[in-house]
Amino acid sequence: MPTPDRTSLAEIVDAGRGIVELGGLSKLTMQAVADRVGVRAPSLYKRVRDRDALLTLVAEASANDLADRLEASDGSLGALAHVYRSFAQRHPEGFRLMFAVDGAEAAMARASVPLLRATSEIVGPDATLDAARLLTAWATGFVNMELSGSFRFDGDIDQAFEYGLERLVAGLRAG
Amino acid sequence: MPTPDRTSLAEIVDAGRGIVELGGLSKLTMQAVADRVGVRAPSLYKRVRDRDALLTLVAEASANDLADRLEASDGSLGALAHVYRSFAQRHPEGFRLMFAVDGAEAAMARASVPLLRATSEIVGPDATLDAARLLTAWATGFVNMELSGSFRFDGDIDQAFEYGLERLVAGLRAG
DNA sequence: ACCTGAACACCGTTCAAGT
DNA sequence: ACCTGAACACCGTTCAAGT
Repeated sequence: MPTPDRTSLAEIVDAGRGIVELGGLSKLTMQAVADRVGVRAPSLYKRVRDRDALLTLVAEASANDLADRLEASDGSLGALAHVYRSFAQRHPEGFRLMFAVDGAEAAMARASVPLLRATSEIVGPDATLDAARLLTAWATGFVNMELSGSFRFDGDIDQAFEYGLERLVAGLRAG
Repeated sequence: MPTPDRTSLAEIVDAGRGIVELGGLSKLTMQAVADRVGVRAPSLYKRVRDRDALLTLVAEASANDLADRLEASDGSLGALAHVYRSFAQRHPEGFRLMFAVDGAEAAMARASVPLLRATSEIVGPDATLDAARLLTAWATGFVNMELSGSFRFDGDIDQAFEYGLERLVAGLRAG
């Protein structure tokens, strides 16, 4: 006798995203997810292999979300950088998870397409990959340090971001 | 009747560093540390408040280690960047922990002194902080992406690092 | 076919009792 | 003064038994 489904994979991943954004990775327990979707913890294993697989799914959902917003921008380097940073500020835990977890590479690759397009216009085809790595590394490092409070409180962080973006573009054009 | 000490805080922190470097953060359990220093897990709480405090101590030890090596370099921007990257490659888990943990700020500040000195020579006093943040963000982001395998395998990663360093210096000088 | 309670291994942490 | 066994709460995961 079949039982009607009491939840779904999408609902579970959504619950995971909500919990992690609310309380950080350590609050993302199978029990917490089960509570939120109205089921007992063992039932989750019907849809998800284990907690690690759930983390990967949450990271992938974040990466796809980010990719959508980057694609919806005007595609300029400045726009991409600002969308990237504001996504990280709005979804700090999902953003962190994208880099902390293995298996989200495909979704991350999607997010880098608009960047490759923008950099190739500035530096030409030969340096596109190196330039994109320079920009991603900077933006990712900057935002991660901002999120983790590494910047302390002295100085204007918005201004530091604009300064970095400006000097980077200058450096790329000088090449 | 006093009992002779069977371990010490330094030994515990060292054990923590060894374990985390060997098997990642998830293997750094109180039990594993206790086993390594030859004591039962509850005894660790005589020297360390809890696991989080131990993580902070491990992160601080890493940051001080890094600061020592940066200070021992010739102080040029290129030397600092290469020392930074090679430290991360040799102690990937300790490096990650420095940014993942709260409370290691003082030790991290020590590590940034040589960088501030080098950048102020290039961009002058007004832009020193912004420029140092640009460089740290880039180097940290680059190395983290390298460690987490975000760069995939296409392209030459060493060359991408040199390219980034060169373009950054060009951008700073153009200011 | 999905859901559950019960169970197991493991972990962080506390504490009374030992020396 | 440090160390320990015992205990507790919590977590991930498995599985036989329910519907």
